[in-house]
Amino acid sequence: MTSIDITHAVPPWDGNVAKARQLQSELAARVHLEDDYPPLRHVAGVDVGFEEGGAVTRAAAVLLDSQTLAPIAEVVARQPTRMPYIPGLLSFRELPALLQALSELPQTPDLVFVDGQGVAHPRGLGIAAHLGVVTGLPTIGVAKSILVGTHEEVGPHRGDRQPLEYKGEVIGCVLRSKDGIRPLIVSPGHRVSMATAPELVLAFGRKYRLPEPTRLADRLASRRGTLRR
DNA sequence: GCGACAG
DNA sequence: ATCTTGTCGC
Repeated sequence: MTSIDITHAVPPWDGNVAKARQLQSELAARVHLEDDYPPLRHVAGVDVGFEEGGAVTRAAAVLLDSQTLAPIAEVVARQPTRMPYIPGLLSFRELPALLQALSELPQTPDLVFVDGQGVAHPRGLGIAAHLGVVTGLPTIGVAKSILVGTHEEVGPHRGDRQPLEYKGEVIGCVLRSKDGIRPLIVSPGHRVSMATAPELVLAFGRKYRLPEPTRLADRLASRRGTLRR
């Protein structure tokens, strides 16, 4: 894929939380929330896992054919873990490894599904939005739980949803991707609209809670593929 | 000041 | 996220 300047995408961690938050606010102003993605030929799923008790960050990127949802390529990138997990600053910890994995894919994806929040974040820059802004790629955030925001009870069937609100604004949606299963927290990351994000999640999944791109990347990042044990 | 808090 | 077996339910 097109090479990315990993050095400047995320500054080295210096322990300054206030400074990191300031940068997030600046980058959030560059998020584009209108549908502006190309015909979807190849989509990717990315996720991060850890090894060596957390000392090593392991990022996975899976490229899929958007028609068959079959994996076309898989990449795993390892980097020394740079900082601890701090709620709200997840991207500073996981993005560097994620960008490396993404850059090693044989093709640039037309859309990237990221494990985590898109704009459903205190400052509007969850990891999916951050990834979108620094790469320019269309992204969607698919999280398993809420970081911020509240919502009404969601219906029991696949496709049922409720808006996720924060400080009087709709920042995403709580979507039931499978009957009777805990809903997903979906929010656009970049170049995808609030209305389209959940539609794409439903379009790229069916029999599992997570959409296929995210599910495959999840398995690979957690090294829990069919092999292991 | 007291909780909450993506992965 | 990760440490971890069997077990309850669709």
